[in-house]
Amino acid sequence: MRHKKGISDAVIERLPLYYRDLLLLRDAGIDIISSERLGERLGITPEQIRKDLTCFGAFGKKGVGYYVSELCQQIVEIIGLQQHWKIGIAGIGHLGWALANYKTFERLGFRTMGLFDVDHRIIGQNVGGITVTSSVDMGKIIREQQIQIGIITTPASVAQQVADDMVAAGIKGILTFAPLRLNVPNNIFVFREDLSIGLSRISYYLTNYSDKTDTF
Amino acid sequence: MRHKKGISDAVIERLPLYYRDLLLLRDAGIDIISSERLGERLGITPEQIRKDLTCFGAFGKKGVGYYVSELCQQIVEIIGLQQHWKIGIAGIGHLGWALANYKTFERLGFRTMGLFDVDHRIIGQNVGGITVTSSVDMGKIIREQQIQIGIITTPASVAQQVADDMVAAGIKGILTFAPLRLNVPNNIFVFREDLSIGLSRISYYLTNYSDKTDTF
DNA sequence: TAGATTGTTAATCGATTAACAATC
DNA sequence: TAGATTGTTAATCGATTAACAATC
Repeated sequence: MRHKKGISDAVIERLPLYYRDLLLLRDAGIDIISSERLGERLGITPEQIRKDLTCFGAFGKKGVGYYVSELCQQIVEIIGLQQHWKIGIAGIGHLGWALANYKTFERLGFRTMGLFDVDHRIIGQNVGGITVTSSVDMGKIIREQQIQIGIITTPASVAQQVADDMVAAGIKGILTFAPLRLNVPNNIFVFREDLSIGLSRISYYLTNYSDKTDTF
Repeated sequence: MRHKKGISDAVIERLPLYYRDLLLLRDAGIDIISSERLGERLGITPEQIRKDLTCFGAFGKKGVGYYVSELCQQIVEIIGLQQHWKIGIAGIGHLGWALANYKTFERLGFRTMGLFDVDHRIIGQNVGGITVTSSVDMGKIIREQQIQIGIITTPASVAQQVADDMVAAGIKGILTFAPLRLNVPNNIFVFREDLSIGLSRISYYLTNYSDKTDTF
């Protein structure tokens, strides 16, 4: 399999969509799927799907389609999910709690190994099978458990400090929900998830295209 | 202010970022900001910011920059946030709970007017000042409170039914966290928020560019 | 006036779509 | 073989970047 550098991020964002739907197809006992039918299910053009996949190799059979199980395995290797990344979550408010119990993470092979908070009412509680630890011990546990990816769901005011601590403990990638730009060494991958952008987009489209039938 | 049709979605996604940072600047008592400095703060090029804004008008002063308060107000009107959209959340698990208490939503002018669940242990509880109602009464409350935007944080298995009920009750826009394609009339705006894509992207980049310093 | 910064036009870059030859 | 569907190349479309004239 090719691992060409310089694959567009747009492609990388679509791969998990393909993968998750392929898992559903596999569970449903479907062996073969065409780009046409997969595209219908996902609302993506078949050309787009074929183009995305050929960034990494030729996984289909001409005149037939894609073998579901085979393609699952290929995408697992492309995304790197066979590694079963270990994750730690800092900030066990409701969002952190939700993520700690998020079944899709497990399904994708992510393993939650540490939950951290500063609130003594939360420390010691069992959340999704893991005991919440004091943030003071976060670095120690990240090192012990060899956690590679950190999720930050703390208030924005402490997010930078948490990121610094995670980086110091050896974390390589961070997914943050705090609405601010984190300062990290440039060998660390940071992605920001912004829950308010979606609502803002809806507001924009409702305001400016309010009768959709007229414009589409 | 111009409201040109056909503005790119990429632009629409950046507007809330500008807006939120402008609010911070305003709170800090800063009156004027250049695209250069705003770009530094956000990690966006100044050219990009200027280009985005000129889709809607000429809000800056040449040789000076942008007046923070004025630009805030302009963006509020572009996104349509002056409307104070009323929102309802279906599925008050931890994610729904987190969103019901999400301060950024309030800050942007969204008003949570209804919380709905099927679980009798949750119905009747006060979450962020709102009493959780049975999903059975969702349609009635959406109509009574004139809720315009729905957020779906239910399990995927019931998300379509919830969406159908929301649409039947007159909701115009839906933000869904369920990892599946919702079927709705095409005059309804649906945006999907996918919490697992961020982790998958991190997995991809850690796998394929593991020593970032070599490649960037 | 001189320096700074916008708004706009042109150039570049990249991503999506279309078309079709290859082949199962 | 005939029909179907991929993989790939070419064409189009759109978004970002660069350059600079306008002007505060």
